[in-house]
Amino acid sequence: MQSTAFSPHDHSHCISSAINHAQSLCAQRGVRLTPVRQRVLELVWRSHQPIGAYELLAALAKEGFNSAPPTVYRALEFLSEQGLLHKLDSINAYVGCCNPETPHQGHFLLCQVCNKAQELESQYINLALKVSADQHGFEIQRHTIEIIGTCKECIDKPSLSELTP
Amino acid sequence: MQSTAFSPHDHSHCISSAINHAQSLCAQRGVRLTPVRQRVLELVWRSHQPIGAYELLAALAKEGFNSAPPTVYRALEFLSEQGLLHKLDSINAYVGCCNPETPHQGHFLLCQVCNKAQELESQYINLALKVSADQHGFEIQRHTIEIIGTCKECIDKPSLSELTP
DNA sequence: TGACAGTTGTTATAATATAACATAACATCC
DNA sequence: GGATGTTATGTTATATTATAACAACTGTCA
Repeated sequence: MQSTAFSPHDHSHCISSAINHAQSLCAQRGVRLTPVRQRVLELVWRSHQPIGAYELLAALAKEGFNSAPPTVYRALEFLSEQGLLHKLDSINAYVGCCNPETPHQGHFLLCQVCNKAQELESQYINLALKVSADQHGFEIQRHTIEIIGTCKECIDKPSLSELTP
Repeated sequence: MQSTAFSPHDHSHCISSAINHAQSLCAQRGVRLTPVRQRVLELVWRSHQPIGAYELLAALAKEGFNSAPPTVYRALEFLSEQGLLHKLDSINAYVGCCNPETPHQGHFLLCQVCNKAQELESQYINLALKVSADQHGFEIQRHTIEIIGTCKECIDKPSLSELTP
């Protein structure tokens, strides 16, 4: 099975590769990945668990960055416009995008046990959405597709309460 | 083409039928559709435009109902549990459910021009979601599926700015 | 240099949602 | 009918998420 956010992996590699990717993309597009923007992106990538705006704000504050809400919301807006992260509407949290060079709106699996998110890019889902929209003569601009449940790792791993008799 | 929230129709019929439906369902289930709960449901159904919690609160206040946030959030929670309405996470608004007897999570078309919402129940979408989840060994509990764009009526109807030279 | 665009700082506030505890209404059992 | 438990509502306060508005700074390039 392919590697996902849910399965164990060298996550520091995810972070550094995401940042490198972002740097080159921004350079290429002539937009500025300023220190606060880059730091927000790193913080978002620190785990595969989506992170809230005010959590980011607290982390920035600890590091001596300016820490008023507009700072982080502006950074999130920029990163989102550049396709470097996605917002998860069902939980008001943000997660890094693995594939920022091609603008897209992802589909997400959100695990309620480990709180990690895995982005999907399913052509089946896209097609199903398109067929439904077409049936109604509806023109799609964007979408929010979030599947909430339990990931394989958390299903397989007995919970603490099940371990203790 | 079938009738939808987007197309013109006798909406007072939608409202009264939704309320009748809700009354019999609640009776059947032995739960109480109290005055404030019923009024919230009516307000939600007043248009096919999803309505926000604080709009509901303001409407209740005008009518002499208690109007502190918990009042409306409790009613929304009850109605949601009973499958009588759905929350749209992408816009923090609530919309009546046409088919409350069978518990389900809907798929929605949201028009950004007329702000109306149409619930879909597409087996294609459900299947596509299930296939994607299965591929990852992921067990679905619920989902948020919202397609944002422009409805047929708003595409066909030239906008005001296009009408004036 | 100065003019402009873009970015950041700062203060205030809007919008959405819940915690916590008190009171009231209803149900039921004796 | 009164005691009791459960459900629903009232009330106050506060948490959480997000944006408006305007000032100041920074980089760029004519």
